[in-house]
Amino acid sequence: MKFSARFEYALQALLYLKCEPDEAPVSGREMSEKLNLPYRFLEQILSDLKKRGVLRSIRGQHGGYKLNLEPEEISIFDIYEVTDGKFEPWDCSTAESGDRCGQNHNMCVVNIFYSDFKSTFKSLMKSYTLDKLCSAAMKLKTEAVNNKITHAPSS
Amino acid sequence: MKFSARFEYALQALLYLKCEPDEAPVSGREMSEKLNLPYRFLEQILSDLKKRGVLRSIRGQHGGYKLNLEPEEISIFDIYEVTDGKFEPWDCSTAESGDRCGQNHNMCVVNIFYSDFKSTFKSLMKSYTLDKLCSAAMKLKTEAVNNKITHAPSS
DNA sequence: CTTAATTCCTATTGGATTACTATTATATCA
DNA sequence: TGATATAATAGTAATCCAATAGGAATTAAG
Repeated sequence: MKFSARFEYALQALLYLKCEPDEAPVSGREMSEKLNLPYRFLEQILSDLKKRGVLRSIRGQHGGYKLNLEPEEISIFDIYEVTDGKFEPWDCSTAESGDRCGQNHNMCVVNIFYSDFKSTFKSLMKSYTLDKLCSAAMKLKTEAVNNKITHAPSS
Repeated sequence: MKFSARFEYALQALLYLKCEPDEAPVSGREMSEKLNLPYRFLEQILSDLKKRGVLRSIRGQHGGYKLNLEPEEISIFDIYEVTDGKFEPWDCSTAESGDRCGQNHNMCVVNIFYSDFKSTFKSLMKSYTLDKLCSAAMKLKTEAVNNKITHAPSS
């Protein structure tokens, strides 16, 4: 029950693009250095995000990546699906997967809990957009700055 | 982002104990056969549940396991913690784990989402007790039976 | 006292997945 | 043409998970 590194890295990269927007596209190299993430691995993830239409890319010198959707259109759930595939936290959670536990899918007690779990998390993840997260981040930052000023040692 | 087999098996075993209660303790062997779970692996899980006080065990012939708590005292979250340990879906989710992402723990944007995710997860899982799940299971069963009677072919 | 049935303890294997690396190809701009 | 990018794919190393294995301790029944 852990989020994958792929997911975490994707999230960081996208936030980097949104929170520090730039006219020019941002290269994978730059992001890997600024965020301290393994370069080639990050490239794979960025490539996946591109294939799914979250990013668009410009090749060649001065190339890089840009957001392809509005930040309020990109939810954490979308990102999750790109990096980790379908959200199926349970093996026998789909009717097709057979009845290892000997019970019919709809009869399986465990699936009572599971379907609730699944829908709760979907909606939670969908409620977080890149936009919202970035605003929250900005707020954190200014609060930190104000704190520093307020509590600055008067030496 | 998947539940482990340990967790799933534990859930099934506990439901078996609750839903088909018996004066006599139930052996690991019986549960593994009835639920079609690998015997020795299940024993390990049952042993963990015992160590954490969810089950109590009787050794020797005619021994086995019994619930050590009231079914309404056992939540899915408790079971999760026994089988999977602390719920930390994020690597830098604890302040101690350092700042791989270069940000202070409280400043990390990702942790904004994370802490919300974590608390939602906890409260959802705590809201499901063994008791509730078993009632739900019983309800499913009787519904299925009624359905069969109602729709029985009148041959 | 012996035997069978059970929990208990610990070690290890096999397989799958994950995180990451490497290679090569292709595109773009100066 | 050369430097800097992305693109696509193959490979690897490490880790984790599920399951297996062997045997010790315990208990009840015969």
